[in-house]
Amino acid sequence: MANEENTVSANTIFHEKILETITQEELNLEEQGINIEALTIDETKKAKCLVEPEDSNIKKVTGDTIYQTAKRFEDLNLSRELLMGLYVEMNFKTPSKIQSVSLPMILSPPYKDLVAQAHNGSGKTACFVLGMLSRIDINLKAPQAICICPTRELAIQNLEVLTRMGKHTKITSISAVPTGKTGLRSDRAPICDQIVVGTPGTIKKWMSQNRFNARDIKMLVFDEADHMLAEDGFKDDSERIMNTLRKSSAHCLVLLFSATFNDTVKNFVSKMIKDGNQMFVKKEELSLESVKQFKVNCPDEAAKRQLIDKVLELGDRLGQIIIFVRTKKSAKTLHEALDSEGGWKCTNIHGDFDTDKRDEIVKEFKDGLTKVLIATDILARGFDQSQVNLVINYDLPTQYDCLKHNPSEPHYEVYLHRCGRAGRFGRKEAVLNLLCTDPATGTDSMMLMEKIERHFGVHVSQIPDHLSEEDLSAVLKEAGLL
DNA sequence: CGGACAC
Repeated sequence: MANEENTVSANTIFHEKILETITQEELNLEEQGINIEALTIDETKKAKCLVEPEDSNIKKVTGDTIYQTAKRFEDLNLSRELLMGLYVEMNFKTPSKIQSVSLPMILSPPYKDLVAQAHNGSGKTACFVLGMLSRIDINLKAPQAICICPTRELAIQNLEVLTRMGKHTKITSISAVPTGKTGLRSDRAPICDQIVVGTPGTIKKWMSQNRFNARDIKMLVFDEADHMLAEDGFKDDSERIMNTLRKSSAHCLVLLFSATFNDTVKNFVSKMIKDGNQMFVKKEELSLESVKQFKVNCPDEAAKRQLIDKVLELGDRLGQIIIFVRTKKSAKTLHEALDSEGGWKCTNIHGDFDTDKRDEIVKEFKDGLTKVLIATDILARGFDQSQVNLVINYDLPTQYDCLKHNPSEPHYEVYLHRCGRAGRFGRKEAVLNLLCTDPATGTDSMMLMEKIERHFGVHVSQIPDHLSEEDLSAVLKEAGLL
């Protein structure tokens, strides 16, 4: 046990050394808005989570593998077709921080499991997409890599990235997401596509139907891995899939990616990934300092809606907006309230819509046909639309533990992920938190806000008057949005 | 609560 943990730590330390050798100039990431310093190993967390207290000799352990970081994509021994995809289709120039460090670990032997944490919008998707694409045996017409995502929307988005990046290769891929076409029992044909990107339910179904041979899978990727392995997330499904694949495939790598790993999940992960590479972001560096956040007190729900109307009145110069709500019901009612009066095209999305409708709403928003999208946490994670520069938390995200809603405890990870929907790749962004103390709901959002501020160590400035247009435009100007 | 399927 102790030895296994030593191995993990050794690898961790090695990466830290590698991190030290990279300079911001070398990677030229400043223009991409990426903070090099922020991606480092958290010593305190490591000691707490990965190393037993009595293991004082961890730092002397030398690992067996040194990975070179990739300053250019050419350093990665990628095929010409993949480089074309990166440069021509994706318009990539140099690897981002997470890419330069994690890609060599994914692409060069000895292949090891990987846990990688990096900020929202810092290029995680490209890491595992490139990882999957580059490990495919083109002559084997069968699934060889699987990527599991928490939502249908994210799976589709990831598959789109994969398709673009792999455009010049002959690699085939397929999405494993619910289609809505129920009862079509006939469709049990074997899956011959080489990469599968999907959601847990459908992938589980395909496996139980033996639609593909698990023996050929050599890479299993979990996007938003902390949620996929969380008790109140998809833990059971994920574990079942992982165990099945590891049992039938001798060398199935497991890759975990997310912007967040709370202590509970991190602990679980380090038990699960015994001999793997790990990269974590310092807790204090995973901050929201770069995100302009504001809070405004509203006496009631009607006042919240009025405020949103005011924001929308500020006009063309705002980009697209996502408004997060806690329940499906409030997504619907808020949409109805805004739609009737607002001049901007506004839609709402949640998991009760049928799949075609969901696809349509996402497409309209990504095409810029709709300005405002009201969403549940279905879009809290991963959703990538660069035109979004304002996130409004109509409700603050709250914890749900022991199968019970806990309205007094904020959900910090979800808050961070929601914020990450705006300001993609370092663009200007603002987050507007609508607070109201409504005794009827039993949720004191002001208290939730305070806890969030304390947790992330940030001060969220208060907008004095929720109905003052001057106040609103002032803060949006401050955030660089107007 | 929210997310995913099953049936």
